[in-house]
Amino acid sequence: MTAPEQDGRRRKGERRRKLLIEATMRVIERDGLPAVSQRVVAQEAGVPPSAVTYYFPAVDDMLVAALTACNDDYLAGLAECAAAPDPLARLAELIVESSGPRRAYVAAEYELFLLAARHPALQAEATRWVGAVDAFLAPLVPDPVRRTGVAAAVEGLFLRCFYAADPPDAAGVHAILTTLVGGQASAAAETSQSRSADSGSSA
Amino acid sequence: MTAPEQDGRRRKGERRRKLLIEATMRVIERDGLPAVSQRVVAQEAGVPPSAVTYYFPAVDDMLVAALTACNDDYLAGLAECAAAPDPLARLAELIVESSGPRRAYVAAEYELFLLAARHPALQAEATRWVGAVDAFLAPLVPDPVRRTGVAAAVEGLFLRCFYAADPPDAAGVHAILTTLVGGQASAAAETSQSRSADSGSSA
DNA sequence: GCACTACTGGAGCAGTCGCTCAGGTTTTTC
DNA sequence: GAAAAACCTGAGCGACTGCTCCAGTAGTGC
Repeated sequence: MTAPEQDGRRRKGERRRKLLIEATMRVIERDGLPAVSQRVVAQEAGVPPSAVTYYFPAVDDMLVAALTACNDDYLAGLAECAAAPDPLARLAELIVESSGPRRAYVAAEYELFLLAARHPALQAEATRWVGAVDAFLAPLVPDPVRRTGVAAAVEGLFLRCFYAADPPDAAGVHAILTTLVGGQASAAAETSQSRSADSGSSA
Repeated sequence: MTAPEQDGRRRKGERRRKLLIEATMRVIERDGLPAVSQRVVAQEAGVPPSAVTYYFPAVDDMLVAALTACNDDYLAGLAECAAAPDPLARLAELIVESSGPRRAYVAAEYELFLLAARHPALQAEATRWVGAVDAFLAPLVPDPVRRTGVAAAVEGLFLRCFYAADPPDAAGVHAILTTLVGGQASAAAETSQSRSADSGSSA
C-alpha cells in the first residue's frame, strides 16, 4: 500500500502530465487554441504522440486540464494580491504581466471563458474565477453594483493588456482601478490608497 | 463599363460571399472558432467546398472577413447607441443582447481580440473598436482615466453576458454603467443622461 | 524469484484538413 | 453571333487529425 506520491511510477507520471499541460499552454500562446492537437503538443513536450493519449483520453480532456491549471494559477495570484499591503497596486501588476511573461495564461484564460459557454466543466471554472474576483473586491468596494462593474473592468483590462499594441503600464492600470473603486476621485489622484480605512467602516 | 454593383455576375458573387460569412458566424457560435473549416462552412451554407475556396483563397481570409464583418456590425450598433436619447441605456441593451440573439457576434468579437494578438489585420480591427468605444464615452466621461476604466468594464460586461449561466438584465447593466460613469453616485442613480452633445462621434 | 501495476511508444486506421486544378456555366461586352 | 469576364464545381492529392492497439519497459509488492 504505497502512497501515490511515494510510488516512483506515479511520480514520474505526474511529472510528465505536468510537462504536457505546460506544453499545451505554450502552444496556445504561440499559435492559439485551434492549433492544439495531440501530435503538436507531443512534439512541443518532446514525447511521442501516444503518450498524450495515455494521459488525456481525448484532446478535450487535455484542454480542460490545461485551462483549469491556468485558472488555478490565476486564483493563486489573486490570493497573493489580497494579502499584499496595497491589494489594488498588486492587482495592477498582475494585470500588466499579461502583456509580458504571462501572455500564455491570459490567452488560455479567455479561451476558457469562450469555451465555458459550451463546456460545463469550464463553466464552473469561470464561475470560480468570477467569484474570487468579487471576494477580492468586496472589502474595497462595498456597493455590489459598483463592485460588479469594477470586476468587469478587471476582465477588460486583462484583455486589453493582452492584445493592445501598446499596453498600459502598472501605474496606469492602478490609476484606473483606484478611480473606479474610489468613485468620487476624478482624475488619477496621487493619494496613495494604502490606508485601510474602508475595511473597518463597512465590513 | 458597367458599374460593379450593376453587374449581375458580381452581385451574385457578393450575395454568396455574404452567405458564406454568415455561415461562418453560425459555425463559430455553435462549435467555436476551431471548428471553422472550408468543408464545414460550405455545408453550413449549402454550397460545395470549392465555392469557399473561390471566395476566400485561404481559411484565414475567411476568418478575417467574418470577424471584420462582425466588428462592422458592432460599430454600427454603437453608433446607434450614441444617437439614442439615453445612450447608456441603449448600450446596456446592446450588451445584454449578447446572452441572446447576438451570441454569435460576441463569440466572434472575442475570438477577434484573441486572434488580434497574432494577426495584424485583426489588430487594426480591435483598435478600431476600442477607439469607437472611447469616442462613444467621451461626452459622458470627461476624465480619460475613468473613461478607459469604463471602456474596460464594457468589454468585461459583454464577456460576462456571453458566458455567465445567469446573465444580468438590461436594467442591471444600466445600473452598473451609470454607477461607474457617475462616479460619486453610489447606487443606480436615476439621472437621465440625455444630453445630446455626442452627435459628433462618427463611424 | 514472481505477479502486478504504471508507464512507454511505434504502427496504423479511418476520417478531415487546406488547397489545387481542369473544365463547366452564366452574364456581360462588343 | 463571338469573345471575355466572372462565377461555379467535382475530383483528388498530400498532410494532418483523433484515436486504438499492443508489444514492450520500469517500478512495486510479495
